[in-house]
Amino acid sequence: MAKAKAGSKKCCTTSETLALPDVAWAEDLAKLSWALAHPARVRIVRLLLSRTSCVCGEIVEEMPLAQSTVSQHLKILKETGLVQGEIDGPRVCYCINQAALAKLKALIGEL
Amino acid sequence: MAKAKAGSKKCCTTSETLALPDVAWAEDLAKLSWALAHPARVRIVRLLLSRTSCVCGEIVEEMPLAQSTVSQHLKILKETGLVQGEIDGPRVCYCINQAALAKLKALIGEL
DNA sequence: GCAGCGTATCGTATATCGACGATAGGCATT
DNA sequence: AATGCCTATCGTCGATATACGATACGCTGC
Repeated sequence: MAKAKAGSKKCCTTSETLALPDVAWAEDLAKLSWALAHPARVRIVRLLLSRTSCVCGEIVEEMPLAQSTVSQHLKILKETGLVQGEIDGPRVCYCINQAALAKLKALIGEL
Repeated sequence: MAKAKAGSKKCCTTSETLALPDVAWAEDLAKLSWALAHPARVRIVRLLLSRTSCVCGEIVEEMPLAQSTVSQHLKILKETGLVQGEIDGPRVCYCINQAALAKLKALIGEL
């Protein structure tokens, strides 16, 4: 679509800034918001923030979820870039990606 | 679940603040985040912000979605409290709930 | 090499989302 | 009163999220 509405401004007159760039912008924010759209993931992020870094096992113990479920949430958080995990010997150490978190805050702040 | 961990602090030593209050807190943020977890809803919020208020019909015209779909997204946004709509004659005028938006920003800011 | 632990992935079942068309309800105007 | 426009709700369908157990993978230590 995206047709018409060139001169259909009858309600409030504000800036016209919501054309194409807005779409990509919205998808970016939606993706990051979606990462936090589940209580379990919010708690994981919070847990990681309160410890600067943490191994997967500790996260599982803090949550009333199966290990596989937690692992799946971690995968989602990794895909969105909010967290990153590096293999530390036999276990995996997760930590927050401050850059991604900052981006999320910035996008929210633009609202 | 939820056993041990009383003295299992071997990784990083930070505050121990993530007990019960954290659960409700996480659900709050998850709910608000979820409202923005879809590009269409982000765009709606952005659109409303750029106009201070707007009738439903204009939103539908801006989006490549059916009227019923937009109405459903608006319903979700209303349920989370991010937007509020008041009947204005034959149409409905939607506007952002600044308080809810501020709460979202505050919660994100606490991360 | 083999056993053991920690993590990721697979496969599956259920619940919910997201989209649409069709329809119902409300308010102005005729 | 009747018509017409605007919005909300209903019913449905496909796609996806969420949860779990079972299993495969990788590293450490015996």
